[in-house]
Amino acid sequence: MYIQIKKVYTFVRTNFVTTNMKIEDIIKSTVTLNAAKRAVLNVMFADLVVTDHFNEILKPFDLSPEQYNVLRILRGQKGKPANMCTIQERMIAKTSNTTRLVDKLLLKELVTREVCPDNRRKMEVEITEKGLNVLAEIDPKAIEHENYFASKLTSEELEIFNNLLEKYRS
Amino acid sequence: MYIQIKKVYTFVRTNFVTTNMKIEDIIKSTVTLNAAKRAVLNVMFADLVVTDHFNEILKPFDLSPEQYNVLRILRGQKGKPANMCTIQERMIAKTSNTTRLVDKLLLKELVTREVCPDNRRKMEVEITEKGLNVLAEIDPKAIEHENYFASKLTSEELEIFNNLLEKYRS
DNA sequence: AATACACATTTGTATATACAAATAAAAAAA
DNA sequence: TTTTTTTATTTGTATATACAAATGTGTATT
Repeated sequence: MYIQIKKVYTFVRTNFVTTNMKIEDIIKSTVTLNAAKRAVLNVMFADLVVTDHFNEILKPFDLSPEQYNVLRILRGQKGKPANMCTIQERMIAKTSNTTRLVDKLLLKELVTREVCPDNRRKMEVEITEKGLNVLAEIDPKAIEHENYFASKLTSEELEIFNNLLEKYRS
Repeated sequence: MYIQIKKVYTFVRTNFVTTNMKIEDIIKSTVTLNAAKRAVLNVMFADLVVTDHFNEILKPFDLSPEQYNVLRILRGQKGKPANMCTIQERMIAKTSNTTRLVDKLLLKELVTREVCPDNRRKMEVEITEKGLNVLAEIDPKAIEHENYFASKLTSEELEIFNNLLEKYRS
């Protein structure tokens, strides 16, 4: 009697989209879009591209973007511990789950968490030496990431770009 | 013996951020940021503001942004059914879960799904009358949404904005 | 025709996120 | 001082998302 061995093939079907395509082509729209609609889509797609690019950088460090963000906030405290609500208000996207985020960082020994002696409701979260080292490793890659996109524009264009982004969302 | 009734108070602690703040103030950065860093943050934050604004519009219709996106893609087919991979490639964010997304729309009777007679591997997904009606209700609100942000800029600025966004992400 | 390969979609699982409610401590009011 | 209100954080639960693997069908090769 023979046992049939079923081979398993896995394919990575990458739906490749070159980022310099017009937004209409990316979403394969059949109609031409007006400027207002294009702007909304362009903002969303730019975020997608930037975020994806940075996620690739973080992957080898086993950090989610939010975890990285919290570490950076903690480093910004320069030794002073931060409590949960401070962390939350400094995050770009205010997730309601700072607790579980810090839990993950604790498991990786990148932060410490203690009850605040002055106010026992509060928590004191601090970045560890190990956490600082991880950030130090990421730092140059993060700068590279920012400059990678910035270099697509001249410095004058970049200024205008920042101003328009601020004006647009205001 | 008395039973103590514990009253429950729930507070909505909204961390209010006015969208016209500088990105440094929003993330409460202690250091001034260079243009490249600001650009990355501004793109991310602009997306957040735009997305949040649109989510508020969708809330009463009990649709997630992705579900809405799929419905729009199906309407764009103009009667011709779309199969799963067509839907997937037209979505802005290519989630690997078109199946479960369509499941949700099926439950709400906004779409139909049938096995393609020509190729039994494929599915034929179509928007229903009910789905079209929901979209028709959302349409004016979506246009308002796009114009709400676009109106912050002059039409010349909006053109530049779109071009810079395309250039930046390319 | 049998086997290998390719394609289209689904399912499993682990993790992330959103939102409401619970818990616990401090501050304010009665 | 007891009760109420506010603040700070955590927990429960439902849903979303990411990624790998599985399933089922069609096409190509031997």
